[in-house]
Amino acid sequence: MASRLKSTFRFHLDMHSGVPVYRQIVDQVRGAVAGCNLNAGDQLPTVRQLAVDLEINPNTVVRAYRELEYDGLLETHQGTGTFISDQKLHRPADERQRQLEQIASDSIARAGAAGFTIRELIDQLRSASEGRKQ
Amino acid sequence: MASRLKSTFRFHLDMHSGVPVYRQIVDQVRGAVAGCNLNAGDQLPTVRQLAVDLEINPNTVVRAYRELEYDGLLETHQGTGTFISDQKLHRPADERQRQLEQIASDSIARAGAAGFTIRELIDQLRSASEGRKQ
DNA sequence: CCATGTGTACTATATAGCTAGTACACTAAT
DNA sequence: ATTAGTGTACTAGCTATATAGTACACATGG
Repeated sequence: MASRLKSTFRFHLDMHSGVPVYRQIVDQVRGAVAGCNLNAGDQLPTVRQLAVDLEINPNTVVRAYRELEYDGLLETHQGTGTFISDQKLHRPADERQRQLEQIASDSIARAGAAGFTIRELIDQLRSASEGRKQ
Repeated sequence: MASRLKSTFRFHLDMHSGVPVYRQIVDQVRGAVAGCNLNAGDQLPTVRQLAVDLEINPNTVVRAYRELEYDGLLETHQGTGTFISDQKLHRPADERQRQLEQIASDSIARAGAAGFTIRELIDQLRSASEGRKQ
C-alpha cells in the first residue's frame, strides 16, 4: 500500500455561501499548498473518503481534483490515489505563460474595479517585494 | 445635451470564447480604467447604442453597467447617461492605500502559489499595460 | 406639452453549470 | 485469481446564469 503520508489537513464546507462545493475544495487545496500545509508527495483524501466526510457526491470531489491536476498542482494515479505533485518543473513554458497572463489580467481587473491604475499596482508590488527582501 | 466627452474607447466581443458577454464588457471597462483609456467623467456608450454596436440585447449592457456601478466604478443617471465616476474623491486616502496593499498581497500570494516571482508578475503587468496604450 | 434620448423593471427562455446516480477500469495485496 | 481499494466515464436532472423581449419612467430641449 501507499507509503506516503496522508496529510492531516481538514476540509470544511460552507453549504450556504453560494460558492460551488467543488470550488471550495479547489481553493482550500490551493491555499494549503501555498501555506505549506500540504507538501509535495502528500496524499490527499481519496475521492470516496472525502465524499463521505463532506457528505457530497464523489463526482464533485473528482471535479475539484481534476481542475487541480490540470493546474499541475496534484497528480492522480488510478488505483493508487491522489498526491500533491512535485511542483511545476514539468510544465510547458507556454502553459506557464498563459497562467501568468491570467493572474496578471485578474489583478488588473481587480485593481481597476477598485479605482487603481496598473501603475499604482506595480508600484505597490515593487515596494512589497523590497519589503520581503526578495 | 451632455457636455462631457464621449470616449473613443472601443469594445470588442469574442462570441466564441465561452466568456459571458456581460463579463467581457465589465472586464474591458475595468481594464480601460486601470489603463487610463477611460477617465473620470468620460461618458460610456448608451445602453442602446452599445447594444446595437455589439449586436446584443440592451439588458446585457445594463447588467454589465450595473455591476460596474455597484463596484463604484461608474455612475448612471437615468435619462442622461452613464459616466466613469471619480472614486478618488469618495474614499479616504488611508483606506484606499489599505485596499491597494490588500490587492497587491493577494496577487503576490496567488502568483507565488503558482510558482511565479513578484518580478515575473510585475513584468507581465508592465507589458500588459503597454499593450493597452499601444 | 411633446418628442426624443436616456436608464429601469419585469418576465420569459435557452443555455451552461453543478451535483448526483450508477457502472466500469486500473492497482496492489493476498 | 480474488478482493478491496483507488480513480474514471457516462448519463441525468435540478439549479443558476445569461440573454432576449417588451413595456415603463426619468431628463432634456424645442
